[in-house]
Amino acid sequence: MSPREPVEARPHTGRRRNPAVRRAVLDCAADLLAGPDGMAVSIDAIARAAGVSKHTIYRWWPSKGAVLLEAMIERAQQEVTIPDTGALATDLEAFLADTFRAVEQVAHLLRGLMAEALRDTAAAEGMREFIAARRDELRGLLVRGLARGELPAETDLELTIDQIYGLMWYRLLIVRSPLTTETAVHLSRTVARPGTPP
Amino acid sequence: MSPREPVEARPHTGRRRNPAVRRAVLDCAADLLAGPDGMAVSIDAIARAAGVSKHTIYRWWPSKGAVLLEAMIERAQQEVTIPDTGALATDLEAFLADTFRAVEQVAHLLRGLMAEALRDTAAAEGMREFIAARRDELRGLLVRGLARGELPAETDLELTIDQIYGLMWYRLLIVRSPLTTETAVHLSRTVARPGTPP
DNA sequence: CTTTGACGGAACCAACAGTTTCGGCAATAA
DNA sequence: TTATTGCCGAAACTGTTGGTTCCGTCAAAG
Repeated sequence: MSPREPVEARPHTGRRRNPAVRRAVLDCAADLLAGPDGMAVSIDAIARAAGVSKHTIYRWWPSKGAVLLEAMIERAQQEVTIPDTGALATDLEAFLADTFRAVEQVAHLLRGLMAEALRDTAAAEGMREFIAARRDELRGLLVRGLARGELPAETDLELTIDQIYGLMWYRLLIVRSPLTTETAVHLSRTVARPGTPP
Repeated sequence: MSPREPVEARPHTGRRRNPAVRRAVLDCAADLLAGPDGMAVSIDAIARAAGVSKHTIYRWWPSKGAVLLEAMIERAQQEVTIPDTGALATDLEAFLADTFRAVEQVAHLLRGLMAEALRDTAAAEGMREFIAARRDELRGLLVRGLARGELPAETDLELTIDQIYGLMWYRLLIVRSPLTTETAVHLSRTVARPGTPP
């Protein structure tokens, strides 16, 4: 996924990859997906929109899913801060508000990616990694709250995480209702109710 | 969707529809989707498995999504009782346990249907109807609890429903962890905590 | 027996994912 | 400058899919 720098003996000769091509492909993929007919975006369409040959796309990405995944990761991973204010309620609220805002901006991308992941095993695998990473962030936040006694000691963390991200994906994919800051506030209140201190 | 009986002036002449064809198509569609390669089930494959011509399938269903939707509805709608024991906790628990059990049995169908709905507007519309009906059932259950003061008066019902079905779909589509009776118990406890009586 | 209409078979189309071939051109090492 | 490496576009190609169309057959009813 990450374009690691290969440790080559030879310092690299020949023509270099054109960064503008990469940008054009990722941007056009995202734009097309956000368009009126965003459900069905073909590689041909992306290539045409980006002024790039299909050949070039397949030189750098193994599949359509990989293109969408990279476009999404690039846009989503940029700014979701992981707060640590010392209180679970405020941490969670900030984290969710931030996440929801980021997610709303790549909603089309996520829907297209999910459609791909439901058919292509490779795309599904890439998704799973991304999702696992997001779960880890949220779990860390909850664990701190749990340690401070801000959650009942017997809280099932995985279930809680499932509930939070479940609501997010459900609204994103199925009912398509918006994820607002109010949702974040409301959700963090229903989830993180004070428990019995240890 | 429902095969309504047309009010024809002429009492119907000619050869009748073979019910065995319908059964074979729906059953084979479900079976293929549950198979090892369930992500990609083509109309051709369904026709081949059912010993039926593609022509016949398209005579009775407008699209692949319609076939899957009908197969799913037929299997899912059969036995999810809506309990009314007088107490929200037990109602919810029974309803969710029942729902989860039914859903687990058509999990493959639901995933295939969702994949279709993310691409095809018509399939998405069919899904929305089905989902709205399920939401109505759950809402009725919660409203009764709310009226009895078993939920805080200020409870946001839609959010609560989103949380419940959100968890369900999230596990079904994304993390693919099982929906057990324990999940139902656990979930109904975290959602339906006693509120301030009116 | 005639009409209506369900059904199978097969050919057909357009769109798509993905691959391959070719020829040109840009960057680097010599 | 020149040879080499390798990026890039154009376009043809394969195989699969959803969906349509035509034809011939066969079953049910009047």
